[in-house]
Amino acid sequence: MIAEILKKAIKDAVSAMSLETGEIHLEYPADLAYGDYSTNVAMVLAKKAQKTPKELAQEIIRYIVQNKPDHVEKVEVAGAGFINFYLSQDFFTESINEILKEREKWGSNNLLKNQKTIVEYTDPNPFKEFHIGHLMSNAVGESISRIVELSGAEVKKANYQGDVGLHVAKAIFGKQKNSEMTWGKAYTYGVQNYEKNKKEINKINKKIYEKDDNEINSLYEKGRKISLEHFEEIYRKLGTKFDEYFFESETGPIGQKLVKENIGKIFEESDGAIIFKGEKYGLHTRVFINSDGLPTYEAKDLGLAKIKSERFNYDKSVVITGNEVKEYFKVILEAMKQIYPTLAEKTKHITHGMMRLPSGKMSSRTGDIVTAESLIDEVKVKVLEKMKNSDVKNKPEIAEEIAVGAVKYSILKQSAGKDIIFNFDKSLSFEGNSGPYLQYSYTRAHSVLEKAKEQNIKLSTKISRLDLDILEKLLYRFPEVVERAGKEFEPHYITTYLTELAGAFNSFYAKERIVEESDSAPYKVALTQAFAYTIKNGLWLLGIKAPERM
RNA sequence: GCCCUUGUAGUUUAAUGGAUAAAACAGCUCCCUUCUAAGGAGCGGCUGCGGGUUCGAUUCCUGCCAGGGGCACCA
Repeated sequence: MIAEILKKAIKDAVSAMSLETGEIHLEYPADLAYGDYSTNVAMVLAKKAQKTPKELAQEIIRYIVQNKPDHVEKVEVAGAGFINFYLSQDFFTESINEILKEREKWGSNNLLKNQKTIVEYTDPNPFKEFHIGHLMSNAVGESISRIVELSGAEVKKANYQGDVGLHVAKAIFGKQKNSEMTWGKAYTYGVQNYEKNKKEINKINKKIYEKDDNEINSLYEKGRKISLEHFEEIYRKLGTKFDEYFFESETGPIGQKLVKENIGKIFEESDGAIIFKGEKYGLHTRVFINSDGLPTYEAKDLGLAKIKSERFNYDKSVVITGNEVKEYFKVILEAMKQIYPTLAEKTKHITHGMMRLPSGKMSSRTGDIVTAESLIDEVKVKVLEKMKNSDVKNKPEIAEEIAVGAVKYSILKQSAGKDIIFNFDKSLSFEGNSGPYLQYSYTRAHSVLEKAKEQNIKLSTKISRLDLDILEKLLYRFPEVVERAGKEFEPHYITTYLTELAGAFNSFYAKERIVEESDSAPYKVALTQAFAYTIKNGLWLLGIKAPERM
């Protein structure tokens, strides 16, 4: 990659002047007028070299220019002592050729070649609603797994679902009282009446584990099946295909066994419960087996780590959850470190912010929740309204792709970890910095390419336009952006980049006629094709479909 | 109380310790007999407050202020 060539050139120059430096820092200048890359080495080393940054920069430049690194048109010193690199036209032309050759592989890298990664995300609970919080986990997780996949790793997408536990007992309690209620409503009822009926609900909880009550067993099986089928329908809409499913009903017994085997060593008894004293490690105490002898979420998570590694011998296990469980997870990891040090070492917890409503926190306790489906459906209605004059054939299908794209983009456009105050009118947009904006740019490119094909214009980069556009200068950066997003587990670098790129394409489209009878038409069509591959692959990384018409 | 985390145009958000802090939305003005106007072109900032480190701080450290999350048998 070009960045490596530049780094090496800089490093050679610096060491030729017998100066020591660590990793060379290269960045994209905020303004393309300052070149394609910029480095601050001269400013960093000025003091050591006992020169002013500008003098040092000049000397470094002199050395670099003498050695003529590939693809560099000119090197300049600017500002306080920045060294700016301007790449040559042939570099950009070659990049276009490379994109046309790579096609759907364009953007990939080998950072994780031969590595196995399991990514766990979404994690809804049967018997409860699939709400917009799960949507957030799904959007982030789906994107991260695809980024990891394009980095060369073998990826397993995993979903961990809580099919046992107190929440199930609460839902079954509600259903027993009123069989007409939906499972979501039954759960809310159970939560609201838990304090008054603690004994009864705890008894149901125990019976679910022991499976010795026919009425409860049948209610349980029915509810579990309905929930899971319903979830599958949502995954289909969202474009997620899981490879592995894990359930608390299977992680529970294993986790329980693990904890029991380590009482006295890692865990201890306290008030009838089995706990892990996190205070020794600057954390807090958590209960792993409650005083009824049942495994809590904590014990189940330990069991989960074990099952995961048995089913898929991973090099890295990524777990994506809301940041509300951040402190909790630290305790789990500490306990895991003592039982399975290598597994703990391989586990990476990524947290995303919470989806909250303008009225405050979403709560299935009060029934104050927005389900993922109702949200998507509502957005879909708006999209269909906008499409009423469109002649697209499969409207409902395309409308759904656009609706999901709008929702996912609104989640992925900001750096992970920040909360989203979800306001229907404000949070979702079809214009500007939005999913549909990217999708629309793609359909435009696609139309152009169709027309070029009809008029038999062959792609070529032989005769390029004289003035390079921002578009060429942005396209080649795609793999570098993907690499960074992968290293930092930050899909939003991709959204930011794609939106900037789509803006460049839309400006190009507005001011140039692409399909025309001219010497530069084959080049402009090639450029359009390169853009189409980039935006399509980029949208794929975000888990957003790229319709050809909308 | 302790531990995490966030604070940037009116709003939603960008900015890998760097150059004049960047977009979008909302608002105002233009641009469709052209490859889809979900588009393009044009007009605005004491980065919550105070210290510190640095040649340089939105970014790192620290003290306040304000939000959010977590802290024993829920998940």
